[in-house]
Amino acid sequence: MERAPLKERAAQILASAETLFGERGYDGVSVRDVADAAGVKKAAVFYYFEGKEDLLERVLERYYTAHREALTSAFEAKGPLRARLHGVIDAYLGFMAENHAYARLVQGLMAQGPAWHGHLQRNLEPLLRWTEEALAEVAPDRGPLAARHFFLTLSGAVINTFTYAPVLAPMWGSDPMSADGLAERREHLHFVTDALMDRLEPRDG
Amino acid sequence: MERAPLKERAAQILASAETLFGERGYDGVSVRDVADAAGVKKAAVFYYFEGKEDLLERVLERYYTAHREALTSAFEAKGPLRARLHGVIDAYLGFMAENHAYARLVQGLMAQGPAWHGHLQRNLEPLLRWTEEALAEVAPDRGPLAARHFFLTLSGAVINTFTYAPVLAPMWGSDPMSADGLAERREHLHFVTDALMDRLEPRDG
DNA sequence: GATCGATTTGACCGATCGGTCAAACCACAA
DNA sequence: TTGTGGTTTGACCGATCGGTCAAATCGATC
Repeated sequence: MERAPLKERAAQILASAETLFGERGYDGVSVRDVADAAGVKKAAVFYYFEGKEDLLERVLERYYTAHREALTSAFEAKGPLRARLHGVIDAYLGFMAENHAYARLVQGLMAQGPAWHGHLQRNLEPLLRWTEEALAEVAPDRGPLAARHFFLTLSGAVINTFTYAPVLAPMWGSDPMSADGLAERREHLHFVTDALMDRLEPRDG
Repeated sequence: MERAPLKERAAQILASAETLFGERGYDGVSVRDVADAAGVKKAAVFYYFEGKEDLLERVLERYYTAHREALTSAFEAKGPLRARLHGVIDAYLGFMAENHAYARLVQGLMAQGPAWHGHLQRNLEPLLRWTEEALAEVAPDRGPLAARHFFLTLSGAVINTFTYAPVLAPMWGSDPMSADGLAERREHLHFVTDALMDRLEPRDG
């Protein structure tokens, strides 16, 4: 392997880890696998990172910041509530479309014991708070119409688009992850948010 | 370990596998772990089952039949569409509440490479078909309002209730998995289906 | 060409994995 | 008492895991 500066090589390894963790899950990928995909020997991974856990933490950290950056502007936009929500849905969907691996990786970590739950909480909390702020005008702060329920319902509807896609694909008719498929899904989610808003704020918002 | 008839001992092992796979995921559990939890030595697991994969297949098979049985009657019920949908939501939620491990296990398998996708498809397909039949009166068979989108959205809203619960719990206020928490979630999901139906069938259905 | 620090690597470690197997064990019938 | 067949077990296997380390290799500097 020819030489390469520290940052570049680390980025190669990180990118390979990102892809593989997303495809096969944390436990399903060995350090050897990551090294092979990056065109590097296994020991080099331990030269650039403290270990496999460190590798996953860096991958998650990258995702977290990208995830939050993608949603910040959408949440802070002005205008009527419905338009803002559509913007958030679009930003969420767009980010996931460009980071296929992320949704699958996070779902895998959730289903895999409490070891990483704290990590995931720190990422989810600001999204929940933003949703609560955005819906403060129309949703009560407790009960079945509280903002947190809509957060769980809508984020699930977005994320599951990507986690279920490879399983549903054979019976979906068309490819649910294609550009057309995602555009259709986007329209569906707009319909859902509009339907919910119709019931939450009987007059136009 | 004292003697026990074949069926009984196999059921013990299966029950332990069920719990552990749900808590830590398939890859996160060793055959040794399952044996220990069942109060049996590791070799006994291989006496009653062909291997670890066979163990998971039996667990999934049990779940599949239970899952389908729980939803069959709800889907086949008579009455207005909204009431039928509420019934399906309740049955779905009730089944998951009594089988915490199932949702987490399935999500984990989805996020873990295509090895088990075929298996999961065979379970998901009848649910999708039932949803398509149930919504045939109000939903077109293509486009963003097709039944398959509502299937993905609503099943995601139900399942994520359980997979996200342990992660969201600290910021949820109350325990989302308690009886009260689930009742509240149930009301929320009824609200969501009603909101969707309001838009799908402008007149009462 | 010698030196030096950063990078790369092959060899190696102990632990654990899924799986095998022959021996031991036990209830029961002859 | 001696079989006998179903059950349980400890010991063992090869493979793979995450991780370590000293030696080899390289680019730049003098």
